[in-house]
Amino acid sequence: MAGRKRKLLVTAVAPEETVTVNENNNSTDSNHKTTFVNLKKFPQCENTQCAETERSHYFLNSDLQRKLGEDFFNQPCVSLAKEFLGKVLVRRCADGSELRGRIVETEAYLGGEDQASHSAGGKRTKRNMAMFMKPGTIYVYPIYGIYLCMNVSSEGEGAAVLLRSLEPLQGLPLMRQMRAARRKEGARQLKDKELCNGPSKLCQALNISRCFDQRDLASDPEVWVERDTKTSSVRPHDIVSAPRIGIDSHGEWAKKPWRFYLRGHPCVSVVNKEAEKLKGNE
DNA sequence: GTAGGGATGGTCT
DNA sequence: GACCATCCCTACA
Repeated sequence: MAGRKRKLLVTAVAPEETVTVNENNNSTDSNHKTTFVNLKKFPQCENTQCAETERSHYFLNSDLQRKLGEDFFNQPCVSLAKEFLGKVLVRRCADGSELRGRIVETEAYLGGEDQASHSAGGKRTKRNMAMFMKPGTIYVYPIYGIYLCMNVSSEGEGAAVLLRSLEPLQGLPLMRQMRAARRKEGARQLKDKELCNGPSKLCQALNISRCFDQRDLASDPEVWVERDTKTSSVRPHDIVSAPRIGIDSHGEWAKKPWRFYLRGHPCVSVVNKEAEKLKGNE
């Protein structure tokens, strides 16, 4: 079965075009309009029709689009970080086009006692004010001088969820263009799964700039989150809990298993095989 | 595919 | 002045 291909009709992105999808792995064809969902590991995508076709209907039928309101964001940080998995982040561009990506990896930063959080000890600065604003407030901050990360505040003083990785669903050519703008001229072309597999990469691909800081994800016309009603909900077994990335200097707090990702998903930035073997993650 | 190292400049102390 | 919730490129297996 490896390598077998089938034709799919993509009605929402390009109504007249067909795309070829390798149903066994995440490889792509040359026109960049393919899905890279690993259909074996994500059976919810392998319905009577393919995931891409399903999504096409999903995009066209407004009844099936479920924009998440403030109630969704008003839950404890760890809970929200898990609930984000499988939801769809949408970015509407100035020209009306929409970019979509399914959230596949998050991290919870609890604020207050969490020494790895920007709001540790209740510390408020000009930069992290969004973490203390109402649940659903976007916190965009620059890191390493040249990159950005996007968080969403949750219930709890100074608590927020970092969005780490997306599975690109719609608008891949534009995402690729946005990502290429930051890379060397002549650099190899990025695979689909590499477009949003990191916190700064997703900001680049979706053109999330610092002007989105302190904006409300529940009411903003340019960025929001949708419930994906066309795929089955994420089961607890699908979620891997692992230590957070890049906070080694924070001792015990670095070991807290507050990074969450979808098991086996090709778009996860860092797979933690040890964590996947642990009780509760197996 | 994976590991290692360099680039980079905003933020905080 | 040090730190940093990252990324990219290169070398190597």
